[in-house]
Amino acid sequence: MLGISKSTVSRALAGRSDIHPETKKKILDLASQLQYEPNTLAINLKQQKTNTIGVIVPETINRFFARAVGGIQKQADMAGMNVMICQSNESYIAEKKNLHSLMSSRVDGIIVSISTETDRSDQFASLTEKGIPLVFFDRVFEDIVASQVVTNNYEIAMEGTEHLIQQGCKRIAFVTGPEHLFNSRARLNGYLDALRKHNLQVKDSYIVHSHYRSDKVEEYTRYLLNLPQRPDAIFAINDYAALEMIHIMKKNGLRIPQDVAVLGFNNENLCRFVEPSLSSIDHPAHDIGASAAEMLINHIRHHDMKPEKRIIKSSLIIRESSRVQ
Amino acid sequence: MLGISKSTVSRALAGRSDIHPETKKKILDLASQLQYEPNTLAINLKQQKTNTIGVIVPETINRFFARAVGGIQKQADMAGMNVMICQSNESYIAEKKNLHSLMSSRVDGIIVSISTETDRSDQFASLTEKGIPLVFFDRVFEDIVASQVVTNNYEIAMEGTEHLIQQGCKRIAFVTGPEHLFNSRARLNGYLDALRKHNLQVKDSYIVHSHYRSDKVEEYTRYLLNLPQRPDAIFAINDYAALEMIHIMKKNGLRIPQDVAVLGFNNENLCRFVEPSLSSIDHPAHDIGASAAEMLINHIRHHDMKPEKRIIKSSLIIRESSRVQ
DNA sequence: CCCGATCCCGGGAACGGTCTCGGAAAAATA
DNA sequence: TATTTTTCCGAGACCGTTCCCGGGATCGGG
Repeated sequence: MLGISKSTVSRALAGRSDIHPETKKKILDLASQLQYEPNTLAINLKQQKTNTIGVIVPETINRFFARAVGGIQKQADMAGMNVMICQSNESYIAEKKNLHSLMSSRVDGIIVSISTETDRSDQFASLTEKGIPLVFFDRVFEDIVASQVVTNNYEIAMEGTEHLIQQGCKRIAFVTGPEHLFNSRARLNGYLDALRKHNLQVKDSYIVHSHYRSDKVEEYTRYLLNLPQRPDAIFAINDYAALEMIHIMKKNGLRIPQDVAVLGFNNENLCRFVEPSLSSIDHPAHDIGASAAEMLINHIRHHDMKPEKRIIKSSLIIRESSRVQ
Repeated sequence: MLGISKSTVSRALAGRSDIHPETKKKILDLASQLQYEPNTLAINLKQQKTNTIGVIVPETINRFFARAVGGIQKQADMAGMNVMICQSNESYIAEKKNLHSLMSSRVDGIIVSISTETDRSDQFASLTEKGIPLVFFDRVFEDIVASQVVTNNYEIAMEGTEHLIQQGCKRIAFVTGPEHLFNSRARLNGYLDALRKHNLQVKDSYIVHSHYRSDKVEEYTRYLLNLPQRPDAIFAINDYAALEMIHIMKKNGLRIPQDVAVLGFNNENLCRFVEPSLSSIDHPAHDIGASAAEMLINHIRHHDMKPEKRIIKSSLIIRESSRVQ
């Protein structure tokens, strides 16, 4: 329309300097008048990058991941990047499909928190081979060389367990995730070492490996309550599970925390509003996500960066459900 | 490598018929051997479509939207489409930015649930002009001609209110969303008509317009409790708000439901586990999302479809918090 | 044996931009 | 005035596909 070549138009729109100010103005004016929008697809194809980061999380129904995704999106926003979110629904094959779809969408990098089913890392190895930056958070692999953001699982599980011990509890049950998940194991070790440190007997029957879904809570609660030596404290896998366990125990006439002290995980809002208020581990989900995104963006921009491991500190929040005295 | 033109390769990979089976096999074999992945960017550019649907929701921290997004993703998955999720964080300008970014990503269609701040629809009107299919769910506009999926807000608010009336409550407070949101108004009207039907006085001081965030709950709870004629029932905006309100009222020595009956909204899992268990409105989030996605996909595939309005029924779940007798 | 139909396949434009390169005009310098 | 430098712009290749079109080979019918 202006009798100007597309090269010049491209220069104007990209805001480059080798163009006459007057020509630039004419182009920009006409562009805004026509409501011209550059075709991102074409740009991405030419540039061989999409300016978007892919995310695979187990499920955003889980508030921890919803908050982490929030952190990722905020960080991406600040960097002018887009985010593509996939849910594995805690399924290994769905996770694999997600990965494939993100790769075929040519995302510039991927952030992953693996599903409970996932017990091998080969599908991610091929990513690093292809030079696609990869960052894991919270649920990570030990053996893969990739950047990761985790919390101090071991220490906080130890701290939580010691807190219960200090309240006088001697038979502390521990509900954690699947054994093959690194952070489940780390938490378990923290729990075990706390018991040993205080010369308490470790009983395997007090240890429950569950997945993070809610449909097994009733089952393992009944199991724990029917044990010959009923636990006098429970360190739960998350707050919702803790809440349901408390509900079941109350129905069975048990008092919380006098008969059974309970410690949750994630420090959801509801902890403050239930009765008794729920002690929990504050897990800085938003920060974890933001940190992972920050690392990934660095990897994307500087392809020679070495893998890095960041540890973000959780903290113990003590409320009524674990205050025995 | 095979001495075959790219046209033929394209034919083989696209699975078209005008190709010799033997040639096709050779190509497919080599492709899988080389782990060849077609470049989606190029395909999208050529086809002028991306096979992805964009979603804008207020925030996935809100479990209603997390579940709705789950429904959308499931439906998209079945149709072989991708999903791009954006969060407006209940902000009008963020929503506008999301919309812009989705459009520049050239999504084939968009599903929206508007933010609390959004009180005009012009930014969406331009979408329909450009022929991009658009479906609203839950939080919708009345005035815009577009497909939408909503629940029977009016009827269910009426039913909930009548339930409270039948329990003998006479001073029923109603907490709902901003006035400019259609479903807030629909719910309010259901509430008002229920009162009128049973010849109860409508008092404006019992009606609270809030947003869906949690940080105002304490404020309006105190307001309601300090009213000269304290309400004897509260119909809350969602379950988390109801939980917090119950917590505050208990601290003030009020008994639930004898002194104040409480009815929540969304029927979260926790409703069953709190004390007293929480009556609520079951809001079929997953179905709403799935239904919206189904409609959008239809619109994408058959561009001549007329806008359609679907209503999905919520249901009243009565538990202890509203059973007075 | 000839001719039209059918079956495969290759050439090349197109999608909508970016970017390199070269060259003309204008400005600066000799 | 002649030469060099700078400023600005256009031509055209390119990203990786799809798809239209045209043409050669094979086949069948008359």
